[in-house]
Amino acid sequence: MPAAAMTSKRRATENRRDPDATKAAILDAAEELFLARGPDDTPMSEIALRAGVTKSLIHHHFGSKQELWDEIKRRHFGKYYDVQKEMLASSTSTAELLRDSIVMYFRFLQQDPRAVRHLSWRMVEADDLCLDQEDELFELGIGKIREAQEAGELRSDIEPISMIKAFLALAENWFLTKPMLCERAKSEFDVDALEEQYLDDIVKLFFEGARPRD
Amino acid sequence: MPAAAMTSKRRATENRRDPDATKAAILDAAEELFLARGPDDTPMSEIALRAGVTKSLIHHHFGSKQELWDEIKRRHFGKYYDVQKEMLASSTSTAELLRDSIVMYFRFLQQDPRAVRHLSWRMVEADDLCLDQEDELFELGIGKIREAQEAGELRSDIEPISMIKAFLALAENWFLTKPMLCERAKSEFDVDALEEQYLDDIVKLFFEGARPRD
DNA sequence: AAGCTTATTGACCGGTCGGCCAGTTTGTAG
DNA sequence: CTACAAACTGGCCGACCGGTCAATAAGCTT
Repeated sequence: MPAAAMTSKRRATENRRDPDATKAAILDAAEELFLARGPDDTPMSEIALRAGVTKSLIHHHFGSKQELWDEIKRRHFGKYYDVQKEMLASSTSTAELLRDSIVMYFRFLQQDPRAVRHLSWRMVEADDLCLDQEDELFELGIGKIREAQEAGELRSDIEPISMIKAFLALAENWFLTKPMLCERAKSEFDVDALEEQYLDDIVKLFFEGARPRD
Repeated sequence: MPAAAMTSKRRATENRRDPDATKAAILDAAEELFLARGPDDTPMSEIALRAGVTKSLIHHHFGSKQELWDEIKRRHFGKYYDVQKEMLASSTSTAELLRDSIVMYFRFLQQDPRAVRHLSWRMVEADDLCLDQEDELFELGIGKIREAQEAGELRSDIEPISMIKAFLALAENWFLTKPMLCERAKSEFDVDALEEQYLDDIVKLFFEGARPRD
């Protein structure tokens, strides 16, 4: 009767058969395990156990292990994509937008460790799923920055794509290396405080640079 | 008779037994395979084959698979550590030093894809090996930046640690995501040119910021 | 040359894991 | 009610993989 046995099991009160709920339960269980320990180190049997389902059923719904993993990645990126696209499309284009984007992306990664793990695995696997959708977001962002450049709110001698890459790097890398930082901390210093300090600092850095003005 | 069979096999002309050379050959073979496909997806048998050695011999020299992987990481970081420490210790502390460091680190990752893969795996594994040595390098860097701040060459309202984290992020993230960028490029644009552009841009960004001066 | 140490090998084992299949249950359409 | 499709199960298998072990070969010491 571990507490974990309660979570994300399918079919609590509904009809005895609900393929969609079952598939979702499998995806949830697999995602958690895959992200934590990696696909290679996660047996199908364990996914089945956590989802309250048989191994065979997973193969029935998703085919192979690889297909399951791909589906997880697609599902995750889908959610991220919708939010991001809406945000980019509905906003005006100023330097403030870019500042807000940095902070928002930082907060997003901060409150969703799963997204960070997705990033990690994406890098080691050089994953090319969902590349088209990501391209679309990039193009949107580039457009916004270009407008801000033409309005004189951002320097024009820096490529928009570099700005995007840079701000993604500043946010992502913090959380990608955060587990090691925590390992290092061992109650010697406050990681959360350092995190807020870092966010403040990179915003300053990004817009005003490391050199003193005037 | 694949070409790969020629590389890094031990004992070319020397004495028939040379444990050190053998161990090095094993480490080389294992490093290449581990970095490319990940430890979990690399069978010991394949390492043995590539090193021109028996599986048993690997266990004889290194114990378990995990110990072999740890040894690879230690060896890699050792090389990196020596270079980096010397560079940090032998230089004066100005803003130019920081600029040079960014460019140097960027070039280092540029010419050593293995180092980038090490970074990738380090992140997914939240690897805490060599943490002490890394701390030492951080402390050295922080000291240098502090001197530059006191000399008025760098802003004092940004934590030195944030500057280091930021510049590492800007360089590392480019190469961590480069494989996906190449996938995306498909001869539609020149990745190398973009890379140089990006380096130029982040140096500008880091020191002068994204906002126009005056 | 004898004897000890260590590098090196090949054969083998226990266990695990992904996937398959034959069969059972359940919902649903005619 | 029947029949069919699809959800679901338990059992099984073959492949693979990490690690062990006993035996051999080579170098080193005395």
